Amino acid sequence: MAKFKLDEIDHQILDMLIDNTRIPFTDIAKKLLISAGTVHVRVKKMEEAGIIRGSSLTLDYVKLGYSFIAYVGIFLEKTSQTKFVLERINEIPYVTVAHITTGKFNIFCKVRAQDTKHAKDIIFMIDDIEGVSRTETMISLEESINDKKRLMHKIFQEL
Amino acid sequence: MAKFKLDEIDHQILDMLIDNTRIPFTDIAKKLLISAGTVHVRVKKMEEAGIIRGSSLTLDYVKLGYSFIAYVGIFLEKTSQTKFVLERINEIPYVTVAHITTGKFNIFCKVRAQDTKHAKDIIFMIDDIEGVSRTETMISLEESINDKKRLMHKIFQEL
DNA sequence: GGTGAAACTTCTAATAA
DNA sequence: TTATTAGAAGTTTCACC
Repeated sequence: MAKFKLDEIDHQILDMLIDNTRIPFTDIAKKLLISAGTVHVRVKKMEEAGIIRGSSLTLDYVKLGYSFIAYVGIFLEKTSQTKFVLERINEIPYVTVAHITTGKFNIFCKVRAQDTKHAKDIIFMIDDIEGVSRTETMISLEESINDKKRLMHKIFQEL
Repeated sequence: MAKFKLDEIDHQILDMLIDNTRIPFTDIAKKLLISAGTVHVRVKKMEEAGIIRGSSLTLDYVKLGYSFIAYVGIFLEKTSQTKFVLERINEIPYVTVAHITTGKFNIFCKVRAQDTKHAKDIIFMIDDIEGVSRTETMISLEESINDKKRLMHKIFQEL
């Protein structure tokens, strides 16, 4: 996969859009002393290149009733079942990310639930998937999301 | 924290914005057979209520050069150091999420790096934080992000 | 709560530099 | 590559349901 070359202007456009995707292109243009048309063209290019995959809302899941987060490590009976189990896991909506991992677990996933009872139901759901031998759960007492997304695309260039 | 009550219209507005934050309110209005003004007012209310915390771009980190993901479990010398260590960890931009957890580890975090060498540097950085006794790393061979965000705010109401 | 229309702002594509 | 421009489109407010 070829790395896409972004110049300083692209980075600054990304920075502003990462903070707020609905910021008017004219505002971006003003700050960067370029025209709104230029912003438009550059964003379009980054979209076409696949750098920008889309945009989404950041919702407050706690306010929506999901205050429980756990990570679940999954042991499989056979490694060959990985793909099958991963597919079943991805069907559970409360599983927000799943990884095939090296080391202790075969699969590792993040679960977002409403409360402990709800979490228990989800974990039992995972346990019940054919091929899963057992699971190990880690409960999050506090989550702190790193707001350095803005740096990620920048620092890379510097290294 | 009081749960905010969303009605069916709110849910549908969220659904569309989750897929694409830049979709015109007039488009949303047309689909839901309401006026654009109503969409505007409802979105504003959800923003004020904190349900919508913001919006952000979904970037392709692999295309930006970050193809390495690992989870790092951290053991502390003393639990009382948790807050201090968490703060140091959150200063590392490549750490995208950090959790205080129950069970095996004291802190658990996700690291996004460019390659194994870069990941090693980051893990050493974590190891070097005062109070960290040792770490355990799990390397992700494949990440599958669950695209059920759209369901999360809905299913809750149904339960 | 919602609407519809007016006033205002922004977008976008084409053209020109 | 960037700037300008103008018509199209979107947003936001407000008087009125």
